Amino acid sequence: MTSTRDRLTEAMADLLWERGYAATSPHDVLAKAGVGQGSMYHHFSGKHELAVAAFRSAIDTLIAESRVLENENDGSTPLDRIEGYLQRPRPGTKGCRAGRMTQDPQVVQDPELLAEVARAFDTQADRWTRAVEQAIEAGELPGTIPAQDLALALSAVLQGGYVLARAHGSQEYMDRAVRGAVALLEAARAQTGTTKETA
Amino acid sequence: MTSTRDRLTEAMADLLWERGYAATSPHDVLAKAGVGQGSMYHHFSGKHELAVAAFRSAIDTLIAESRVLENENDGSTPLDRIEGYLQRPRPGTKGCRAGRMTQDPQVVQDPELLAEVARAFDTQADRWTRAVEQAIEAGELPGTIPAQDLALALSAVLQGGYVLARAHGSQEYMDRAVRGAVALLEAARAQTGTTKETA
DNA sequence: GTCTATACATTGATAGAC
DNA sequence: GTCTATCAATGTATAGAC
Repeated sequence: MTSTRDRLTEAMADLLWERGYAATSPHDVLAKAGVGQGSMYHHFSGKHELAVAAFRSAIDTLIAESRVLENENDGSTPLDRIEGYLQRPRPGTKGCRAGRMTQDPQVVQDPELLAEVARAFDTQADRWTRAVEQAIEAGELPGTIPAQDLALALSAVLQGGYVLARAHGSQEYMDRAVRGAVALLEAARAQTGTTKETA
Repeated sequence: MTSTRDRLTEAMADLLWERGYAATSPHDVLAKAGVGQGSMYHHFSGKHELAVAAFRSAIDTLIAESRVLENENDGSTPLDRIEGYLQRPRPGTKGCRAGRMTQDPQVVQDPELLAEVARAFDTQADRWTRAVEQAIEAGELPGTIPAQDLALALSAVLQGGYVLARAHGSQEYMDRAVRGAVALLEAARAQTGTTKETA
């Protein structure tokens, strides 16, 4: 049994992903949540406060997903984890819950919403960076590569993949971009001498 | 001396970049162009037609910039051109004129606007692909890399760089993502230089 | 706590004077 | 061709009944 408050935040979270912040009206949220006009203003001061609450919990979920990069004791090598995380299924044409928001002027000008977006990327970047450092230490990637920069580049491939997929209305573009990145990582891995058989 | 019509398209093009399509109202455009309420509806059927005209010419400009990838006879190697193009100055926090639009639901649902976005990416992808193919033929990159996929990955790094830069309100993130990609390309280049590939 | 009814500003477009 | 004045619809928020 979900409370009215929870139904409001869930509806808002869904619409934030689907349409973004500016394009989501209180009316839409109320209709989707199946509650009357005034209810939202009982639980929240307005659209903004509801959006912050909804977005915060959505980002929490998102952040949890990148924990895969940290599974250091499951027998996988760091580079395997990096490539595995890159290749996780991702809904390209829907876009990234976080990355999507960076193109909304109202979000970028809103310190609270922007902070949530930044939080998502910061956490992810830290995990990417650690995984890359470990791959370098393990000799899977050459030490000439700056770990933090490569981490951002890999993060950018995913974010850019969403953009390309949406531009063409096709998942294919996301998948190919990821494949290209993995192929380049493999080329760099081969160089270090710890070559892995890839059929 | 610029005509009223030109001032309208210029104002719309600027605002499309700054705020996107949905967030730009006719009123804003008219104010920026310095013309009265009705003038826009004399030259165009409405906001949509004006936006299409303005966006089309903006995309033409954008497409012209990636011609650098095609300068095959200026003494540069293909991989040099690729890295040079990656490292061109790009206004990260402003975002990409084309990529930005893919997060606007109204744009994605609009066949004419979406077609312009796709046109920009298609042209760019073709040029990236050709350059990568040439780099492989020249022995600068290993033949194990699928050219088209790497082309999309590099395109994605740039688009993702914009996203990261906007998420943090800092150009730095775009620059680092590009640096990471270049470092990885260099690692792959080193390999083909030292080892003979069985193409 | 939830609802209906309403207020008020903004959006996208039109009418019609000059 | 350009302008001012206006309109209907929508977006966001409030009032007040139950």
